[in-house]
Amino acid sequence: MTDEAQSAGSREKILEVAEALFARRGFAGVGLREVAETAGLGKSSLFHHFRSKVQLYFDVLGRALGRIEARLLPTLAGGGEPMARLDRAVDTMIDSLAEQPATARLLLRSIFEDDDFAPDPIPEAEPAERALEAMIAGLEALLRDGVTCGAFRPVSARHMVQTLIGATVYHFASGDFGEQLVGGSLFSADEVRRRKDEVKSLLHHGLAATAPVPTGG
Amino acid sequence: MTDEAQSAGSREKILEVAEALFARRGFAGVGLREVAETAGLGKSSLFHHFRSKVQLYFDVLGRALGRIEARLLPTLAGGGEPMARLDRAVDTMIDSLAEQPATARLLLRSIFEDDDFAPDPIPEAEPAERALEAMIAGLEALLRDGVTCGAFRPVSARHMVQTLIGATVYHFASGDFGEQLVGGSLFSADEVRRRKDEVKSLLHHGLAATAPVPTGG
DNA sequence: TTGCCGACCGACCGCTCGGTCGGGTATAAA
DNA sequence: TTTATACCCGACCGAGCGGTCGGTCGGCAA
Repeated sequence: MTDEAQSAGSREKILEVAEALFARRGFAGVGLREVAETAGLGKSSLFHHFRSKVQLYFDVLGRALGRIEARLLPTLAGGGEPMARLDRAVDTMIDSLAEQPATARLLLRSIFEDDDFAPDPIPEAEPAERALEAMIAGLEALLRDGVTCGAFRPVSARHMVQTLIGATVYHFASGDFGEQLVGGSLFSADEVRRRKDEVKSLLHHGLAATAPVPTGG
Repeated sequence: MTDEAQSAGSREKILEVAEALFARRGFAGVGLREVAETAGLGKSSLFHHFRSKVQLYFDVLGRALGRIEARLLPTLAGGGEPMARLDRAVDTMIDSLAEQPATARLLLRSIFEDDDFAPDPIPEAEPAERALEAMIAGLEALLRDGVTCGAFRPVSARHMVQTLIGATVYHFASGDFGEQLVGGSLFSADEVRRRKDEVKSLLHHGLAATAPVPTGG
């Protein structure tokens, strides 16, 4: 019996299984019957907890973004040299994405699927959007600070944010392809540590203002 | 009248519109009725040119990958110093993705949606998979060569390939989100050149073996 | 005991999905 | 003229979609 799970936290259970399913197959690829069945409920019961499929999707998305935001913003707000702060931010981002294997793919898909809903503003999406914007703004500010105070090379903060997202979110969203590429689970403790080291060392060498420039072409 | 387009290249027309639609909304999010209508045909006519929706999808995917492969493999096969070869590879990848705005998103989505079809081997996917593997193998070999000959830091070639994909494919797949972040079209000539410069300078500083290591933690 | 309420359900609705089928039309070889 | 072929179409199918509806059940307060 799973009585306690059913009576106490049906809403949480739905969010959990929906997160995994939306991450794996996307908004259009998941049916509410499957969500309900996986959660151990009838389909009608979903509508008792969520107004619509769109509402469920954005609640799932906002919940995932909120989890990361709650860890990343304090990290960004902490003091220290820009490079040390960036290191901590990378560690936090990668930890957050690695601990919940569905999250990275859900987030990356959401970047695409937002265009889908594009015609209307979609009020349900606002909490998720605000969390995302806060994190992006924090990362951008950190990079800009590092450049203006001379700790970083004069890179474009915006482009570097894109590169950071690619190096973290994309990596942990790459699924079977990524696992075939690196030759093992992306989410094992070893591989997660390895990813952190690779990203941070690339930033140490590639972003710091100290090194001379050996441009040949 | 669009007679010439209909009689001559209906198959090409279908592939074109399907590529744009699959890129924008994914496999599950696109209906064959919409593909047919956009192509100016009846839905039944699609089945004259393609055996099934899956076949159409993988033909679209293989065509896109083939376009890039045809440009990237010669680039990788050319001679020169590892860093110069890598520069050319980045230029080619970014040019290929920038010239066809739908391609990056199609490819990134395909990494996710492959898991969808996972249960069976899916014979239709083989041409696309072989093109992808050839490009990955080429990039990996280039990076490994650079490390063993001392031109690059001792990075993980596999992880660096992931980072390269993130810096190129993800960037040009990021759609509205990316445009809001960089503050303009990702595909304008200026922004494309900017992206190339940012990526290559990050690699020049971050991958070259010359600079000393200021590791603090 | 009565009445209410949150949680849940099966049956159903209108609609769209991928795919099939039989047939129509134009060109060109025989 | 007949036959073959390439191309295209409207009508249709079973299945599944998101969402609604009426109703059941157990707990809880008066």
